[in-house]
Amino acid sequence: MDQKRRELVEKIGVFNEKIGAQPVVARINALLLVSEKTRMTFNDIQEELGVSKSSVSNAIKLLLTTGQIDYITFPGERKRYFYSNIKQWPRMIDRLVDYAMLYRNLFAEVLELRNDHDPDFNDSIKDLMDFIDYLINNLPVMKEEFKKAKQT
Amino acid sequence: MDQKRRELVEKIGVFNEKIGAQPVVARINALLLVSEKTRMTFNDIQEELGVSKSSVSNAIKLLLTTGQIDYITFPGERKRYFYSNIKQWPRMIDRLVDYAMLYRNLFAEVLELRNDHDPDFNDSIKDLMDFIDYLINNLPVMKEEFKKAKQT
DNA sequence: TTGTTAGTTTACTTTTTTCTGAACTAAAAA
DNA sequence: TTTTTAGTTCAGAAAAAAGTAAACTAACAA
Repeated sequence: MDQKRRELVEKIGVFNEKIGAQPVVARINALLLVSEKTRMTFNDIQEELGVSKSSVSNAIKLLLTTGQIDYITFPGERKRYFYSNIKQWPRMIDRLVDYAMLYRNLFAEVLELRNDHDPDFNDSIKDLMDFIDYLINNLPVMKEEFKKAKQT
Repeated sequence: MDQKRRELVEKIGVFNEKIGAQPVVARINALLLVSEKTRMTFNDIQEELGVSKSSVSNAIKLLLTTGQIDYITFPGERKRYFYSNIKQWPRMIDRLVDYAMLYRNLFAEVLELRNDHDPDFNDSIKDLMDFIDYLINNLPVMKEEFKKAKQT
């Protein structure tokens, strides 16, 4: 892989780390987006990143179970060919929304326990909850609108 | 603080940790949401969480610089009284949007380096970028709509 | 001027995370 | 049957993150 691609893998890798990914997971994810190969084998990945087999093995297991990557095999070959699941990005957005819901529900628990010494504070928590509700309810509408806008 | 509040602080603390916060930062943030006190001093926080002064000092510094908490002082007192900045949640959402923009721009860089061996893959990256653009452009509109819906 | 308060900084210790080589396994190939 | 391939698992090493006590500082109080 050329220098520019390597640098971008590193850049996206660091970004992924910042949002909570483990280092090797972060870089494999980036690699499968940036690489000129449409699919990469276990060995390709290991050589490109220069890390141990066990690191690659564990990172791939995690990326598969979280649905971020997938693989195909070819008849008569045991090797797996991995690729980024970026095509499934709408699902990742759905998962983000699920997270927002968890957040919202924690705020609901906070409100239940809070006293009324600071009504403004409580009101702004309610506002935030309502805004999250609003976003979640409108997501399907937005998706539709986006599709329409796309077609024109 | 009572048992229920302590448990909720722990629960929100763990959630905050999962989304990348350091343990003490995660818990102070939670504590300032849940506590029956509207404001807490350095010492209140330290005693409630049972951690060292330096941990509290460093965590507070971080929470202040990221705008997640703030404080007031009273005349003739050196002590600072800290409180959660949850009232500023719209700003936190703006910051999330800035993050989405960074993400979008990384995908733009990916597209520049990618070859055309897998047009579907490239198209779905473009779709994702367009969707992020769409969301960012519509956020002000959504905020307005939300306000209106609120008033009725 | 000395003491006290409210933290901050420093120099470590402890804990957790990440990474590795080497042994191991299961499937297919020779 | 033995060997090779494509990983997985394990046990420990190395690195990074988190936490601590104690020394320090700056402001105000006595």
